[in-house]
Amino acid sequence: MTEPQPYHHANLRKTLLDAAVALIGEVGPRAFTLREVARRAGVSHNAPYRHFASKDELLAAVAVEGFDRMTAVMEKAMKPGNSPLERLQLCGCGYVEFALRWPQHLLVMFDLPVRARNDCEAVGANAFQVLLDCITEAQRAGDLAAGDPLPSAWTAWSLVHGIAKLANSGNLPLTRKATLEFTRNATRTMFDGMVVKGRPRAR
Amino acid sequence: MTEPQPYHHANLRKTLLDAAVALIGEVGPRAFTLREVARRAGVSHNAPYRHFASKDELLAAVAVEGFDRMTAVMEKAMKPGNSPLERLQLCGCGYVEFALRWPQHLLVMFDLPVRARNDCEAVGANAFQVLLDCITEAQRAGDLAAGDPLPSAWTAWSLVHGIAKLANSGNLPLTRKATLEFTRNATRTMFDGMVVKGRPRAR
DNA sequence: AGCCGATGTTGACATCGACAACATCACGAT
DNA sequence: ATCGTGATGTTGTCGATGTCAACATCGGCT
Repeated sequence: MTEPQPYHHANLRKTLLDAAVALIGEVGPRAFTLREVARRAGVSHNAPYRHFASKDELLAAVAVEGFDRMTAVMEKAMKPGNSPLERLQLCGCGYVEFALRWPQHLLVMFDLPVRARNDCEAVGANAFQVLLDCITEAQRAGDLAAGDPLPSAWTAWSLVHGIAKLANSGNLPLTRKATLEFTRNATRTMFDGMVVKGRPRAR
Repeated sequence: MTEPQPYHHANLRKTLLDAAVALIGEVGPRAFTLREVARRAGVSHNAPYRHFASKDELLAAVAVEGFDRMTAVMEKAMKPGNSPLERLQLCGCGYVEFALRWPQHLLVMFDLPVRARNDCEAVGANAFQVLLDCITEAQRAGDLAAGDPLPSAWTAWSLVHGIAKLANSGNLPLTRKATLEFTRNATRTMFDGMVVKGRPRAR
């Protein structure tokens, strides 16, 4: 009836991942404890070591999951009908939308010790590529000045990343909806400064 | 000869603060340990409790120190001779300059558990006020549209905060100097989008 | 001179991350 | 069908950590 279970526990790895995310949401990433994760999953304190070599590797797995979801949210936000500039804006809004929906993932993704980052490099590059493609599209359409797309990408990334971090740390006293509205305004303002003169601007 | 020492140790509180910042720089804020801080200060593992009620309170003190330094760096960066818009840009560059100079402080300031934030609220508000004053100045000069200065402040803050966090986490492959140059360009681009039409723009 | 509070030390306890040894189950080769 | 082998989970343990309690030490005030 049910799918074949690997062993005693039904997909313990995924259960641990979910429990870890929930725990980080409750007590923060600093107070987060491997043993408490195991407790919530109903297994012994050493069972997680069969799926993750260390606490950091569990966190790295959370980060990988986060990058995948981030890429998905951004791609879903960029409806294909829109202009390149509008798609760029929607991409940025998707970034913030992801951050608001899964704040624990964002925390782990960018506040990880450096050595665990190797596992994330590939998925992180995927996410960044979505943004880069937006920029080059807009350049090809003549909306953005030609040239190295990296500085523009970094600028846009910095803006939405800053919004995401500040909002999630409670430094922007806005509701979720107001934060997304604010993101639309902020990105529009920024693209107004980037866009080639005489071109129609973002809304 | 030497200044009067409070007791056995010459200003242990300050010594502990410096040791904590150094340790965070070496092993990261997650592996940071109260006992190792005490070890480096040459005192017993419980001496810090005479100056800080807990590990979190030590970190909160680091954050307070960080906000003070941030305010100082921004105010120093904004030379009074410049136009309001240029001062606004210099303020943002000061933010990033601070972040690059004291990355450990920035980490602690914004990745702290929420309950320790109370101590930081006052100094944090001070720093934010520097930015707010820049905005209202620029509005009074007619460079920025009149109205609630908060959205503009949040937008500018988000941009420089994003740059600071991404640079310090190694996501902007730039040297320190190139990062500051990039910050100048990014803020100029943003202000180009914010400035009222027909006004001279930032450089 | 003598006491008191501030500062630092020693000792202890629960908890944590990680390692080692052991137990339990699925599954394929014989 | 049996057996054993590897994957998965458990128990036991160790050093290290954050924090509390009890004790020691020193300076300044009466």
